[in-house]
Amino acid sequence: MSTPLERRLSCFTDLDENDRAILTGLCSDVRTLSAEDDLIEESAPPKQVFIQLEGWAFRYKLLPEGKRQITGYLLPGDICDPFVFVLKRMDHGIGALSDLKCAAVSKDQILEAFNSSPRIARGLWWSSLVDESILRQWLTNLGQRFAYERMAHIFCELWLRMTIVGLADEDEFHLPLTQNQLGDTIGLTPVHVNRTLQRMRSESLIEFEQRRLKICDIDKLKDIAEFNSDYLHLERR
Amino acid sequence: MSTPLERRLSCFTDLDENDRAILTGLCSDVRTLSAEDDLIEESAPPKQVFIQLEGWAFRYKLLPEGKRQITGYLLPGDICDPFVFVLKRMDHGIGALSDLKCAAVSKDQILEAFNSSPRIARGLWWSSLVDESILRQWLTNLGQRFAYERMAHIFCELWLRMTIVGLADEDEFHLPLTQNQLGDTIGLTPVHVNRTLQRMRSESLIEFEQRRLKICDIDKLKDIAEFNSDYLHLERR
DNA sequence: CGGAGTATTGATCCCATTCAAGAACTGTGG
DNA sequence: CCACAGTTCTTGAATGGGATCAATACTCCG
Repeated sequence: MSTPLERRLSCFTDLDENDRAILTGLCSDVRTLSAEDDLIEESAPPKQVFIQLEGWAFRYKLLPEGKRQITGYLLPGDICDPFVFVLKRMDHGIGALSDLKCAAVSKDQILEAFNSSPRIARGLWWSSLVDESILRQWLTNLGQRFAYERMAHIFCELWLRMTIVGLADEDEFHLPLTQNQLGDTIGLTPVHVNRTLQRMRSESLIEFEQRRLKICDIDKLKDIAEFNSDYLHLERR
Repeated sequence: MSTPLERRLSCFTDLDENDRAILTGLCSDVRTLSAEDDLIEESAPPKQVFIQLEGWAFRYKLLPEGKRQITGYLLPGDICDPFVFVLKRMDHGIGALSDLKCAAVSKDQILEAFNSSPRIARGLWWSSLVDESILRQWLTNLGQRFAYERMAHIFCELWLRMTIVGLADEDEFHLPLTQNQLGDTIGLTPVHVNRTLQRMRSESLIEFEQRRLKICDIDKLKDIAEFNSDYLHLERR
């Protein structure tokens, strides 16, 4: 049985026993956080890197008048900015969406892992590049698509990412988001999120209750979203 | 007299003579492109990395129905995805906005530079992290702000980035964008871009003709945009 | 000079917001 | 176990930011 981190990196490269040992070593300092806790605050100096083990976290930027944009989700197996220690301060905050476990990894540990295996090194780069690619995709969704399409797209993405790390039960997965948070992700008010969800429900595309999302018609949802998974870079080179 | 690339990296770290020589070495294979040419197309395998020397390029994603989102601008001194060779295919295209000069850098050259100077290595990481940070900022602008504020923000950003590399003449700089391209950047139709520009002109915030933007009241523009340059990570560590 | 791209302007429409109020869930303490 | 408070969700009505449609200028360039 492999961990989400191993599963995720295996989407990109083959890992040997040594690599797996390195990854396990990175995940020795496990932290437990409750929903609402911050892993790191905006403007704080980055002290360590996190690897998500269980539960969800989210990246966010706050605006002066109390608005908030969620700029990314960290799912189990995600590596949170391997090289962030290069920066003086965080340009965004990262908070826990649900109770979660993550591994805190020091700069030196990252550098050591980076230097000890070329596959790990490339895996860390890959992880950063995928994060950036997801941002471009989200930007495109916000800039060019309607609410209905944007929502379809984020559901397709999260479903696929959860599937990859073995955390989706076929067409169903844990989605620990309120309608408010979903709105801050795709640039909608909670009211409109609610109406869009209802439209999807009425069209038998999804079911969403008790923090679980069931995708009833993935093909149709992908069509609506014009979802193409290339931007997640899951093919091995 | 320093190059835009040196100026830009100097925002982050001190470069010694050796570092400057390495950078000069990276820029030996200079390419000239005309406006409209693609540096690289979406889905193409990345063959090399580019360093912008003169002129502007832009990153874009195309949608099936002919819509387009511009996801970033490459100004002189910008390094275009130093580690992109890790990926199998590009998730977006990069095109020339104006006639431009860029240096084509091979994977091996990047790795050699990366290994030969820790400051260069950190500079490359920094460059990638800033690109990602800019994407988060753009996403936030698209998701949370009105047209007028979004436009003020992109103007503040581009003005500052041009200033850093020594290409702004005080409050004025070359901005080789059509209203259509500006619209594809901030998620507006050309018609609305036009109206928003006129509003800014009428309020004596800017002048914009002949592909030159003059910022008449930078403080007011920053206020409108709630512009805070932290996300560009210009402080040295 | 002609044609294509670019900028401008007006009229109308619509997607999403805002405002407001009520219902359904949480979780907590007595 | 219930009462109660605080989120979260839901629904309706009115409003508005920006899109769409359409027509007219302007600019650049071969």
